[in-house]
Amino acid sequence: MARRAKTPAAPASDLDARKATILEAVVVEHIDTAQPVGSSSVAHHADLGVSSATVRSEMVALEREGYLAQPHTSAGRVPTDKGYRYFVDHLASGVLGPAQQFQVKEFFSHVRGEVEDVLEQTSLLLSQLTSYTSVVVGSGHSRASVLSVQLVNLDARHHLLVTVYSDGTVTKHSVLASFEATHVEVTEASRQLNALLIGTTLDATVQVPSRTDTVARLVREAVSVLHAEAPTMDGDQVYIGGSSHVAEVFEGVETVRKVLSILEQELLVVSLVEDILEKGVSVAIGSEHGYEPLSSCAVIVAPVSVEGETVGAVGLLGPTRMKYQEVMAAAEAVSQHLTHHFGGVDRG
Amino acid sequence: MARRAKTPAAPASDLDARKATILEAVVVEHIDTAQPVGSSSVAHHADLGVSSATVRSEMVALEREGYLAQPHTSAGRVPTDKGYRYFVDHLASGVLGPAQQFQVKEFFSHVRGEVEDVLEQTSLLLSQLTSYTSVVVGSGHSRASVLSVQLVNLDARHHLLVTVYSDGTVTKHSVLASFEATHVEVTEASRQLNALLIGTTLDATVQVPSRTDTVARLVREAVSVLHAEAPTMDGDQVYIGGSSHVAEVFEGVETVRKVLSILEQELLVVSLVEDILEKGVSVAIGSEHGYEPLSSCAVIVAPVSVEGETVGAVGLLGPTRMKYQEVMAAAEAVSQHLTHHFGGVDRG
DNA sequence: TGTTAGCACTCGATTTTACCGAGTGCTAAC
DNA sequence: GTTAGCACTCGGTAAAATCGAGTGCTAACA
Repeated sequence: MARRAKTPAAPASDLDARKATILEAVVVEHIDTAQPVGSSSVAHHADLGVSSATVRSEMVALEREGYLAQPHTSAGRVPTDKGYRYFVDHLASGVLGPAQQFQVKEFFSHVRGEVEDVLEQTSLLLSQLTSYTSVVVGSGHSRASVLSVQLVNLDARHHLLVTVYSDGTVTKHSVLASFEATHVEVTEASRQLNALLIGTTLDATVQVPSRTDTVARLVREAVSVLHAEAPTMDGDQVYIGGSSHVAEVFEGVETVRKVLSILEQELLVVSLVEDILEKGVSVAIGSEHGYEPLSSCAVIVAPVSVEGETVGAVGLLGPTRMKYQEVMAAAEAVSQHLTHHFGGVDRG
Repeated sequence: MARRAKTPAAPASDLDARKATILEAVVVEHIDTAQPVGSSSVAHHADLGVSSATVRSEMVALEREGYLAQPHTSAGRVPTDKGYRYFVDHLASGVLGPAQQFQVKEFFSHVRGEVEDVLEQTSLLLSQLTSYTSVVVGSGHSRASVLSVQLVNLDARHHLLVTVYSDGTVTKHSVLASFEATHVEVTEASRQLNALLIGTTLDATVQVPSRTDTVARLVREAVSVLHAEAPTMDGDQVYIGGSSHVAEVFEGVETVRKVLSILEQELLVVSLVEDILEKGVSVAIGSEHGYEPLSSCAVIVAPVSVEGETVGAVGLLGPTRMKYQEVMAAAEAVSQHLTHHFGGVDRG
């Protein structure tokens, strides 16, 4: 089941025009009303000159093939995950409304400041734009090289190691030494650290001095603290916007709780988004992403890249019956603006 | 109404022993069951040797005085905000269960790392401990002095200003110059900035050089960027833990949405907590805190101080019928451990 | 062969009714 | 001041009745 995402457009999954239209009508109406959709309603709205009886027989076919489901006899049909999948792959195409377009342009012509701030505000923009919960991920400095290191002493034993990377990120690490060091020694250690680390990446090994004087010990201490972080893959930034929308768009306390509790775990959110990106898909529906607690969710992602390399992503999370067209358009637009923003103007 | 918080123990608000006991019984049971509490149940559980009829007449008195309310005739009583207020001021006293005590001790004997990380993890601890949503606030570096400034150039025009403060916080600001600067000039500017700013606080004015050479212009640019932040009172850190609990402990989608949407606005949360602290109260019930959307909430706060000065706070947010005793005990314990942690051991 | 009108049937949702009983307020007796 | 007794209220629950949207099927039709 979860495999399907790998082949978004399965070869044999083509429906004839009428079935497709019917499926589309069902999806659209169900997204709008959250109710099962009946044959007569479809016959009426989708204007294929055909009666409800015909629609009905097509619907049993669609149900047999797994695109639709019936909550119970004598109710209308509801799209399955497969139905939504077909919808987004073949049918959904939307452009951003003019008001939204304006809002996005407005936003990006006015934002400035640190990358972090831009990303955070972008997540707010996205959630406002769509009324769903947004996720903005900025990938960490795993491949960035060190531009500058500085050891600052707070007191004789406590020092702060501040590192600046070529991508403009800054980290700090406290270094607690078992020995005391003078201001001069710390300054010297700082100088040596610079010489040692500038231009390297976190995963590179460096030659630390083996001497036993205070400065050398400080340097060793600092390097080890810094490198201790590398394996944790830390540095990814996550910004979640509009989590209150979760309470609106999902029904059932338990679902809301589950989703919120996922959103709390930032690492998990990052890997969710990265997983989806990796699969080369822009939408993960229901169980496709493999996170069971999110089985009633759809996640839409769009990468943000600079110079061909993916440096982040924007995502939107909603119920499987979300407004795919609007939301995909919004994600697309924002990711492009972001790409442009970081590629062209500021480096913050 | 909202004024009452200023005088937690109003002079005339003393109830005789029996009324107090009855009120307590009602509060305790209602917190436990979320149901209106009837006279017979009180008569049974609170063992004042008295019949339900007597309790009943006392309850009408308590209702007349505003401590209890009746959802409708022929239902039991429910505490009002005033009732809860009396409860927390006069009756609630709780100690942490041994298991929780152990968990807290365990936690603080193992945490290490940057202040930010400790605070974030503390918020998780608190929410686990109590099953409510926690808020941990670390006050910003408004009064901290500058320990070190460094200007790092990303390219000819983009520079990064990294500032380290005496409280161990680090900020970065991007400086986008309208002119190009060489590496040497940036280094020199960095040196001059250090000379200029070390030891000052953000609100102090400094003598910037009025020369028009590149270095001086860089220095001026950097100083202005840095000081531009001061008025925004930025730098407060907020960590919110267990927001998924909101979906459990509040009833009604609308309430959940409101609360979540408040929690999204970090600035608002900070001022909420600070307001409450300022009033010298540790619990704000219902409308006491003056934030209308949180009128069905109670907020418990406990300050964290180092050397007599308040440097932060921990808070817990739940429904007015929350488990005050446990939660107050937890907040108390954690805030003390935090105080001790920052006062004694590490400076991060 | 595909389409359609007609029709009996299903079954969840809604409304109605009846009823129960927890809890109250009141009163009279202790 | 306390209590037993009692009539009364009224929300909650359950059973019954009803409704109607929607189905599946069939037979006629183009």
